[in-house]
Amino acid sequence: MITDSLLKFVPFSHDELNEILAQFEKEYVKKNEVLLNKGKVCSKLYFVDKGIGRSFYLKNDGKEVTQWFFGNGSFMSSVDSFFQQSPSFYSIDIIEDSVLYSITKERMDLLLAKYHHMEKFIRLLSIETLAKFVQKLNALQFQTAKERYNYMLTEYPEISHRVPLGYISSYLGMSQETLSRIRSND
Amino acid sequence: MITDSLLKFVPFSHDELNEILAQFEKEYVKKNEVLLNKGKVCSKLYFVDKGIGRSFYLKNDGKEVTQWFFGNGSFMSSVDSFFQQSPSFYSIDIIEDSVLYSITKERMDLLLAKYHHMEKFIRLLSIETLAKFVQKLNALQFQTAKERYNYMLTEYPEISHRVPLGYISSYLGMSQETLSRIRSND
DNA sequence: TTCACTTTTTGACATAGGTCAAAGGAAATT
DNA sequence: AATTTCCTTTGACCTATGTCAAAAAGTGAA
Repeated sequence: MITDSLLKFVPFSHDELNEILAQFEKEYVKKNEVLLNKGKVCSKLYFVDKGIGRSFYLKNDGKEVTQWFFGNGSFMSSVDSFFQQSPSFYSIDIIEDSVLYSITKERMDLLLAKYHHMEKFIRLLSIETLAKFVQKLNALQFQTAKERYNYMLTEYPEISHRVPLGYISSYLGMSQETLSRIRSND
Repeated sequence: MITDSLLKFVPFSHDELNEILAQFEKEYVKKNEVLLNKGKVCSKLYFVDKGIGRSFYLKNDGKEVTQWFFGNGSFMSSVDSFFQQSPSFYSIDIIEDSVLYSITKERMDLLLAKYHHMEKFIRLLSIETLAKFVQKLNALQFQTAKERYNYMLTEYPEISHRVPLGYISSYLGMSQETLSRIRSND
């Protein structure tokens, strides 16, 4: 599955693929496990083979706010922290028992330096991620709570039905009560 | 100046730099000129040598909403549209008479294919852009109107004082009246 | 200097969505 | 099955910010 995700963007050769895959480690992670704490430098990039993870952060008042969900087939990390090796603004945890593949920054750097193809892959991956962020930015900036929820339903139908309401409401920038009302109101 | 921006991320060789710079064209653009229309594919990546540009879009009710400002020394385009050659969600126009350097997608692709360094440069640029979007996303999702304005003042002091109020308020996701009140209230 | 046009400010009022608190439901643990 | 804990819904009330409209201030052309 990770192979498909790699080939989606760049036509890696067999040898390249083998070497790349060899750099990843399979990890079985239980629900609620924390993979990265806010303030730390993100040292690994994960691929979610099965399960769901999320990035989130704690507001001053102690409330958790979900920043992003990572479902099956997506690469997960605090992107800027990982690539810029800067302190992460977010924490990352696992919402469902999951199967992940992880690669360290060191190994990623070696691959990036060695393979032009890998550099291209990460470029395209970054741009795709960027495009998704832009979409969410739009949603938050211009849409009503209800519209944002509908956007969530169509963009992330899977996730919408597998995670607690509070995670989704904070992801969408609204209170849990508001989301609950929206859901019941039709 | 564009050279500095290139070298900021990657140690290009002299030869590389020369060839890269040769692919850019200098453009003098007047205030209010539109460089990209919503719905079109963005064909050029610009470097703002002097001046200010912005991306924006028109809401259903006809109101303009600024999505991003591009000041001196920044690369400007509808990133995802340019690299994915997809229809742009935004338009781009020029707010002050500006001096730009532009490169076409075709030429960029040639550079990307030829130079591993170029691929790396765009990767790092994308990630930096991503980090900025994440910041703005935070601001919009969690902060009050006033906090967002302060964030704007510290992050983009230059721009805050050179563009019309309405551009800034829509960029920050609030009405012009609200921003006006915030500004006068201290 | 005056006129026309644009941008910003101010006031009055409306409302989406927030907060707090309590009650129901579900799900996990014993 | 009973108990505890967590998650969701509902109600009452509140507030930040939006909308509409008019006045004021700024800008530029004639």
